[in-house]
Amino acid sequence: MSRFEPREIEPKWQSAWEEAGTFTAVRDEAKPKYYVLEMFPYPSGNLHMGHVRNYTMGDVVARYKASKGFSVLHPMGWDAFGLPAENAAMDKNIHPGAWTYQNIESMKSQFAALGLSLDWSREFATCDPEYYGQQQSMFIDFMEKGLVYRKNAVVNWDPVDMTVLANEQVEDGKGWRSGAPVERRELTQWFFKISDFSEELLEALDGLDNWPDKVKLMQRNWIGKSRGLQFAFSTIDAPEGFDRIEVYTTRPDTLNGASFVGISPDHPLAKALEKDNPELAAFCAECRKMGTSEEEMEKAEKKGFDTGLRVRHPFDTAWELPIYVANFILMDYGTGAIFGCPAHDQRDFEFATKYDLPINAVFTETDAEDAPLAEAFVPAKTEAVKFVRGFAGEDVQTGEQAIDAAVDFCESNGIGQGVTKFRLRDWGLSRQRYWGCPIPVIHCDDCGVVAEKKENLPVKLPDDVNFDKPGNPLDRHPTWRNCECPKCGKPALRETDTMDTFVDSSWYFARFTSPGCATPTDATEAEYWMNVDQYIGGVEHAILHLLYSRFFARAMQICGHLPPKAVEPFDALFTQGMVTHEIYQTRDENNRPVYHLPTDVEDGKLKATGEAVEIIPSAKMSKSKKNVVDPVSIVSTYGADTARWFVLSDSPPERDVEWTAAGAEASYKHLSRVWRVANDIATAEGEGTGDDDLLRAMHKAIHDVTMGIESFGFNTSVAKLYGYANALQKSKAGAATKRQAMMVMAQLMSPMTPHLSEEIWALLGGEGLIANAPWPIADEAMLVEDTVTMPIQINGKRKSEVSIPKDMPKEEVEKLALADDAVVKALNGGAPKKLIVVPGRIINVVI
RNA sequence: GCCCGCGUGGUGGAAUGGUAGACACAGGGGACUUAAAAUCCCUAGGCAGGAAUGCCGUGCCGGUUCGAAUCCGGCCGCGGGUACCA
Repeated sequence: MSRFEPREIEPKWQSAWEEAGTFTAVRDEAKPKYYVLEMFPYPSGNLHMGHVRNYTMGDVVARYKASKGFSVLHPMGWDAFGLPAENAAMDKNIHPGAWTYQNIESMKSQFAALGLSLDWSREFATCDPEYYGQQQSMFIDFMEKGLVYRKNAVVNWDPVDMTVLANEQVEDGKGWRSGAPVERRELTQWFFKISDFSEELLEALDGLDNWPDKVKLMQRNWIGKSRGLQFAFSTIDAPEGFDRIEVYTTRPDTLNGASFVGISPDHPLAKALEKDNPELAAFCAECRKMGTSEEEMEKAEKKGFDTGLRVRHPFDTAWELPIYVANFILMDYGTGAIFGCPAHDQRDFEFATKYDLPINAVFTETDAEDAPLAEAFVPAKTEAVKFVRGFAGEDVQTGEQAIDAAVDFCESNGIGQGVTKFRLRDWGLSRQRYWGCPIPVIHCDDCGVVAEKKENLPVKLPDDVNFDKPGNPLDRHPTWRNCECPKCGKPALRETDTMDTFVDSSWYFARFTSPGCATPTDATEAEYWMNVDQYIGGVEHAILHLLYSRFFARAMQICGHLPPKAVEPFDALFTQGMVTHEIYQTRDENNRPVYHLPTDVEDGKLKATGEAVEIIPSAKMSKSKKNVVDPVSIVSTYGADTARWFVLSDSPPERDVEWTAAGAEASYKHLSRVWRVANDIATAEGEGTGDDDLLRAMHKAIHDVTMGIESFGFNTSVAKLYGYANALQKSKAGAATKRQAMMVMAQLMSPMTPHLSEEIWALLGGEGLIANAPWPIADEAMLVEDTVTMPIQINGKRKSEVSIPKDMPKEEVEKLALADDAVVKALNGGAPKKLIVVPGRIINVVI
């Protein structure tokens, strides 16, 4: 008998599929289509276990759906723009494009070895001018439809490297390379008007029945629709033009608990006051040293500066409140000014305690007295509370009722207006970097900002750039900026900002439907292939990537690039868990962290130098932390089928998995065993016993494995296949039955271990490729059990069991249960308090 | 900080209101073998016990229910996101 040799059989079947064009997607109007897509990878150069897991899952779905008679589209491409290529350019003196395309080539060969059912004829990289040219064309369409605009926004500025930093490049408020304290700098930037779609993006979530609830919830919270009151405090002796301060609050019912007004350091009033107040100016400067990330802002110690100015409370002109400039108030949200109610907001509470401001409860628990608070009292808005400083509505009411009553009161008394606001901000897409899609606009002294002519697209990146100093090479390129104004023909300058890489990944799924098309999409192809029936990717993309893609689908539809049905481009979403791994870290001479690949570490020490590494517990595998594992070695040792089987077994797909080398061996052993059993069966002859049992096991396996795949429970499908393999191996059934059972096993395994399955299929005389064979169907009649074992509980604890015919009437089951030895003993002659019989499941005797 | 998840034997996990630990890994014992590898068989949550069996047990505390890993409330720990990592 031949050995199980993945190295021989895997390339053989990969060639067979390629020659037959098995995975080339064909638009066939006679067949139902199925578009399965995994989030495309960043071409780091190395496939890691997260990729293997992600793409194997998609492959299982793609192969399964093909065998169910669908015309399957399963494409692959590269999310190829981004920071790492520029970092490589600086570190290794290699052009970002060369680095990226080299990585694509090497990753593609690693992909090939996995035997994925991908249609490579549709491959593209987002850094291909053919792709980003179409993106530029759409940007111009978006401009025409008013979906793009410019405004000022702050960035992290490294004053030493003279460059803009990503949030990731800021460590402890310092630039990662220069170590210089980062400053906030305001630049004119490009924005997409995603906020025009806030309401729609929110409401449409309700229709996404096949998205995980957690993702929809995260998006809902991110969009952050709130109803509140906008009103103005009148100021006392404020500089000219600041007679009033507009504030927005979601808790107008707590107005009588107000003890201060807070404004952002970027608020116009703060800017006006700091001119004549050096101390305030110093405070604002301090605030502006903070990075731009929300996380950093919120985690920082809450600080304020008393401007000395006062406002009058809208209900009582004698009641004055101080105005503080506070570091935790965002200019981007609401009006950049708030009133603080320390009794019912923990952040305000801490602020008031620190600056010795009054803390007056507006409401208490319904049965509590109005006593001093040790912390803010923040009940759910749906909970009824007793108002002790209320001004509208009942004394006892819920927060929701009180807010509505407060808004009504303020509106009818001319104090303010009820307004709806969204937390979602417009999408800033400008990046001051080289390796991205150039924004196709031109700055003309006479005509202003003008879109490039479409016939001049793509606006290609220049190749002759260098990275010997930080900053944007496009900015300092000697000639690239020079061009003619598309409107008046005079000399003008190109925009040097490039686009956020999220733009690239917001429409690639649409491009896959017609990747060579001279327009962004082809209407016929998009109509046939859209939407993505199953999208699979990491939960880390739950908000930004998916929200941006939903926006893009709408914008593309407005511009005629997608059919109306594609406004929600992903019918079903599955978020796989991450593959995690320990991080190995040392420190450089400046005490900054240096990360090391697992392959460079042995027994907690660097192989090269013996230096001890600090081990940081499991975290998401990331290129920057270098805690990645190379699956190529597993594939070359055990074969792709083993790697695929391994990543599908054990861990539920949605859960994180810690990568471990143990288990690959076990997967290999199992596949070898299946191979051996198949070979035994291939040469077996004659009759046997227990054919019916084996057939029942077969139909059960068909049913269970199919259910597992349908419900994304691949690990349970694998477990059922282990059980079925055990049953088949032990079976004494006749040769014909065993052959049939083994061929079904090969089919059930084929989405997971396609090479081995083809080999067994061919060995046992299967017709054609197993990849083209129709999925087996379970015979329902073979799934029914005649008798069932019912556990008997006494007071909810299992004490006994009884075997009964499946359809025994409830009364007889009750009789049998009461006659059970354990029950008789426990009852001790008495009668049960209650007797619960759940047919087919359980009997519970309550004593 | 805020939003969203997750937590079950030595390990990965199964069970999503009904027999907790399926299926595997590592472990222990045995068969085959001159021996080893490979393979096959048995065993296996913890504690007590010779066994029958009993008690405990799904991060912690409390609640709902005839019955809770599962539902609810409060904590603890870990992870993801936090708008320029992708």
